[in-house]
Amino acid sequence: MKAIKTVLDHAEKQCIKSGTRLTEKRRQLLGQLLASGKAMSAYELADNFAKKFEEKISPMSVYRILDILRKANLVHKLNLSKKYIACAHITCEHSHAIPQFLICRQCDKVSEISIQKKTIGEIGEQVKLANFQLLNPQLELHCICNDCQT
Amino acid sequence: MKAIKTVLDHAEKQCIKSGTRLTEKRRQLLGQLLASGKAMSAYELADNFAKKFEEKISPMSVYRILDILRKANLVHKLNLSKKYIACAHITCEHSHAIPQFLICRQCDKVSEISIQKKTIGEIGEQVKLANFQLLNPQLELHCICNDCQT
DNA sequence: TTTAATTTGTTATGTTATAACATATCATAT
DNA sequence: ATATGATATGTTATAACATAACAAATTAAA
Repeated sequence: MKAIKTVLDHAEKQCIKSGTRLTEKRRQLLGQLLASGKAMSAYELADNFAKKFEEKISPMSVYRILDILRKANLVHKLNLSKKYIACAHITCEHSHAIPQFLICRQCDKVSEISIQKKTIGEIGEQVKLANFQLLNPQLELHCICNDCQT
Repeated sequence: MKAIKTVLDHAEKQCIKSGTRLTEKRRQLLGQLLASGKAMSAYELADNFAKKFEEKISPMSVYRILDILRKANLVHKLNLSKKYIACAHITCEHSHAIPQFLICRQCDKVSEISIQKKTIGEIGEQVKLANFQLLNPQLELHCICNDCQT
């Protein structure tokens, strides 16, 4: 795992690319997510922020910052668990496919995988047959991770 | 589409099978979902109940009844949109594959599709590679339906 | 018909998320 | 250096979704 500072420096560049800045608060919040290594809810982030940085942040601000970070592709939202997780590919230079998440129901560990374009295409075909149009092909799959399989 | 009464009679049998009863309130609620033909939130159901049956029902009761109906396999919960929909196969006698849902973000229309085994297999492969085990392969995909595509 | 189990009512509270407006900070053109 | 406009954050309120805990009513069964 790369040093968080390195990742944050990359993140800063990505912010600028997407027309915004990585302010101190945003850097702290993203750093917190990276350090945790797991998905966290906005309210968890707000609570922990106080403990970690000896400064308060409101859930409202957390939501706003998360929005910014998501637009800059630094954070993903997991819609099923309603939690947020740092993108696994911040330091990569190339662009990525739509992320797919495996979420362990036991320990909340999340693994970001990429599914072949072909597979996505096959799903899209079925959707088309049903007269629908896919909006967001981000899949979230409920799993058990190997560590939790007794 | 079958008459709602027929479906409800089937539903009653299924309730008994799963060790409970289809009480008046439960029958009304399921009937309401069937009549609407779409996914509805618990609070929408509670609001409409009053208008439809000239009798109030609290959201709390709606949640309880939805739980019962889900355990009897008469209702599915759509986790992404946090809405509930009557099972499309209540009157079928045989068991069914895991349902896959297409949800229109505009009008909340829901279409139940089946995805090719091959496709599911491809997803499963990637999951295995990540050292996870798939728990519930129910996919929920956010779409726009043809009617809502201007 | 008394008892036990199930169902429903009621109130309170927890969790996730957004709206609306105020204040503070930063970037830059004068 | 400073006034201006844009961006960022603070603050308060409230909406939408969901569950906990206990009381009252109804139903099933002894």
